[in-house]
This record gives sequence, C-alpha cells and structure tokens, in this order.
Amino acid sequence: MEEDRALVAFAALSQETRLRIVRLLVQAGPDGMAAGSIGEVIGATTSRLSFHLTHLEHAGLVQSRRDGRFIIYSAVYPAFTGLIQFLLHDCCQGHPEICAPALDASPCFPSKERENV
Amino acid sequence: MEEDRALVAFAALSQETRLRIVRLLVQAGPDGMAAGSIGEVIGATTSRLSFHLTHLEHAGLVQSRRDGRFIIYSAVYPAFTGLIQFLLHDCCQGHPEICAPALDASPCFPSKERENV
DNA sequence: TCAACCTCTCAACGATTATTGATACAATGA
DNA sequence: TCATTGTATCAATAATCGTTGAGAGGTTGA
Repeated sequence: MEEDRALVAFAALSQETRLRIVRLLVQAGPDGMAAGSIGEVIGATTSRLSFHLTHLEHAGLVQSRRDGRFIIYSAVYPAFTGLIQFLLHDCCQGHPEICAPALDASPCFPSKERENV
Repeated sequence: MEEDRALVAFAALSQETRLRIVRLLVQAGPDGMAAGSIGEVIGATTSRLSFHLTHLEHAGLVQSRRDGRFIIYSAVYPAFTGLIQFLLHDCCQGHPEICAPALDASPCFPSKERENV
C-alpha cells in the first residue's frame, strides 16, 4: 500500500459514523449487509449513510454489489491488512515481541509465542 | 480501546506529516528519535513539527521524554496493536483465514497457516 | 403501467483543521 | 551571565469536512 491510499483510508476511519459502519461490516463477514440494514444499526439518515458509504468505497475499505433492489456492502479485508502492514512497516527494528503480543487477543492474529501456552 | 480514542488515533494518522512521523518512529524502535532528527527526515518547519508531535502525543500514539536539551519521541506500540484490535474486533465471523493471511509479510504478524509452508 | 420502496446526488451552511511566521521558553557550554 | 541550540506556543488565514433536506434514479410486485 502506498502512502496516499493509506492517508485516504485513515481519514475515512477517523469519522464516527464511518468507523461504526466499518466495524459492523468487518463483523458481518464477506456476505455483507444491505445499506438499509446498516442504516438501522448505525442510526443515520439515508443521505448521511449514503455519503459515508460512498466515502468508504472510494477509500477502498468497503465494496458494494446490487442484489435486486438492495445494495449490499461488505468489508474489503485485504485493504485492512494492507493498511496495518503499511503502518507497521519495518517495525520494532526486527523485534516482533515488542508489538506482536497485544494482538493475541484477536483470533485473527495469533503470534508464535502464544501457541505453546 | 474505546471508540473515542480510536477516532482520535485515526484522525492523527490521516495527515501526511503525522503519518510519516509515526512510521519513522515505529521503525526507530523503543529508543525513539529527537524532535530535531525527526524534522530533518520528514522535512518540516519546527513549528509544524512541534504541532504534529503534540497532536500525536495527545492521540496517545507517541510519547516524549527529555534528554538534556533534546526531547526524544518514541512510538507507543500498544496503542497501535490496540487500534488494530478495535478495528478488526470480532472480524470475519470467526474465520481467521479471511483476514489473517495478508499480514504474513510482516515479521511481527505471523499466522499459523504459514508456518508449515 | 403504477405505486411503493431503496438508495443516490446535489448545494449550502457551520464546524474543524493545517499551515505559517513570529515569539517565548528551556537547557547547555564557555 | 551570555550566546547558542532545541523546542513549544500563539494568532490569523486558507482549506477541508460533516450534516442536512430536497429531489431524482432504479427496482419490484401487482
């Protein structure tokens, strides 16, 4: 990931409504959710929701597909992992123990050290 | 990490100068760098650099300590891992294979699947 | 075709943010 | 104490961003 895209992504995530949408879609999994369902959970007017979904799509963090009269939005997982890699590029001067342990709590980011525990 | 802190952190990372500072300090390791050295690498005027360093410190992403007439800034690694956990909380409906593989490129985030390759 | 539904686009306002230059503060060595 | 170096603060300007409401474009089932 290049710097420009990372900046756009972080800007997209720095807004309350958008951050909630993203977390909701990350939890929803690859199947995603219809725009209307997202709006109900988030509690946003249609125009506001649409504005932020478009923003997130331009940032490359979510994608959309039409399903009948619904538009289904879903998280673009590689965008998030790319963002994390960009942020922590060449981190800790090669000492993973500095930044890795705190990630263990997530089932998605097991670290080698924890597997023997 | 709660939502408010995450929003502040993402906002801090969505600015070019600050993102460069953060990546520089992440690479620099726990020892950190003097403000002046950061400014030389980043290419920022003293007032701008100071403004952004203060911003990052308030966001909890970097910390400072005085060493003689220098002020040394360093990355707060737990803040980054906490941010990642918050963002990907309950991700992928429990299927790590969806979001974890892309992290393998970083020495800090090995995934179980790759270890046998 | 028609009505109902879902979603998007647009313009305007208010609020927030980045940048700059000047100035002030703190620590060091002579 | 004095000059030098490193860093922070302040005020003003320009630019960017979020919210809102009205209106329009597609899609569906009858």
